[in-house]
Amino acid sequence: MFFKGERKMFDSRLIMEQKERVIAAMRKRNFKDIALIETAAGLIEKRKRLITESESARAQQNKRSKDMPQVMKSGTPEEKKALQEELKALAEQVKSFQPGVKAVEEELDAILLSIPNLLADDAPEGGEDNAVEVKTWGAKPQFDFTPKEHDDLCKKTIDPERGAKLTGARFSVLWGPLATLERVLIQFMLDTHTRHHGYTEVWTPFMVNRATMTATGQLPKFEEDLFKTTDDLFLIPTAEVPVTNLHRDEVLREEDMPLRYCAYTPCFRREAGNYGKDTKGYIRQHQFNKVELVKFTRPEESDAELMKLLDDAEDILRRLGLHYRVVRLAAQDQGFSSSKTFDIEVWLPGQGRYREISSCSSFTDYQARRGQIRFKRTGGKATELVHTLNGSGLAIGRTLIAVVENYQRADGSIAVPEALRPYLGCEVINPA
RNA sequence: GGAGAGAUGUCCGAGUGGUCGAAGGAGCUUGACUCGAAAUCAAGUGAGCUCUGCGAAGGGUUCCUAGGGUUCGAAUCCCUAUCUCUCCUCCA
Repeated sequence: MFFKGERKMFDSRLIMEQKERVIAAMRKRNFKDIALIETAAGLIEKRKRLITESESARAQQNKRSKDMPQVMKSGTPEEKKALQEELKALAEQVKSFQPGVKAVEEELDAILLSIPNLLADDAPEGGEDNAVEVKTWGAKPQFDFTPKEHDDLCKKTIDPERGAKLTGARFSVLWGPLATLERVLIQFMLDTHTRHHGYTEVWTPFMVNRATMTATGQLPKFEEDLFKTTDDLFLIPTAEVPVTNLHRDEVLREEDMPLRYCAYTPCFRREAGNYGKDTKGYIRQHQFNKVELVKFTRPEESDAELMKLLDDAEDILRRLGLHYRVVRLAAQDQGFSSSKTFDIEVWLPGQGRYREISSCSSFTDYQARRGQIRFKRTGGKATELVHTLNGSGLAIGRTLIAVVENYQRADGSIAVPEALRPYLGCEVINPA
């Protein structure tokens, strides 16, 4: 009763059996608290010792308790009293282990929750500047004039001043054709993923509780990045959070896997630590829209499914005719829960550089362990942790920027990409 | 917001102080029957931790929403929280 078996966090077995590998991976990631691994190892040993002791005391208590009904029925008063006193002493002994076990487990759990996922062995070394280009698609569009940045092109239709009036910095209002473009991009992406890539559309809450945020890894470490309500609920920073948690504490059936979901949600991020970055334009907002792809797979297929997920996200850009490249993130640039991440970067001619428009990751069993998302093989007995994957498919605001900058014309109007014409009902929009 | 009822295994659903990890059913697995399938019959089938063992396996322990409490002993009694349902109220 005073210890639960489930360790819903970093795999303690991995620490015990492959400590050097874990430490090496954490170094590569530039994880600051390497010492925590050793501390955790010590606590795991201590916990085992305490559990062994307390369980043998409990076993003794249980054994003697079995005599109780018989003695109560036909024993002498002396026998009853003697047994009761003996059992009382045993009960006290069992209880005496409680505080120790609880303290060790709380300390251990806090540590295990704060250790990031193990990196894939082939993660490139280094940080932000060491991403490895994997592929490119298309070519940079050529202009016979100097292409402008999106905020310059859309002075009347992207309105950060009114966003600031209504809410604050990093909020924007969209007007007219750009509001429509934002809306139809959502629909275009969802339609493409559900009709052509085999995803099931889901619609989720945009606020979630602590347990949900903890399973996907946002909590406990990154609370300062989240918007929080007075009811201890959090605004989601990505649809990954509610969609991955759909199957928290569930046992899935192998024949249903892999599960592929896509969802549109707004995303809310405080952008703590990004104060100077991208202060102008529509690139970095506290609230933005995103269509997200999420998969639940068997462990052996997660790598292949990640490549397919990445390709499904890329397909949106191909259909829109937008030049992009794919990079594999280096170790120190990867998210807390991620084992392997590819970013898709779209070309922005106004800025003259590639910008992240999608991030596709495998979380291996890390989120599955934290959220106890498991599956049972057909005909098998044991349950196993699933692998979770997700990726943006795509970020809507940045797609809007990419469309505007790539399809701009000398007069400031925007040619509508072929794929969006049925949605917009026109071939040109005028954002000025 | 007011009043009441409930939360049990993959699912449904019994179970009001000890012999309950938990009846029964569904599902699933295996076998029988069948040319095959369906139907039928039989057997099996929860999870975590931990110890012993090369392993096969076996032992111990915990888990009946969560957290506290009563008791020698809790699925069962008490308190709190969360969620679900019914009625009333309110409301897009």
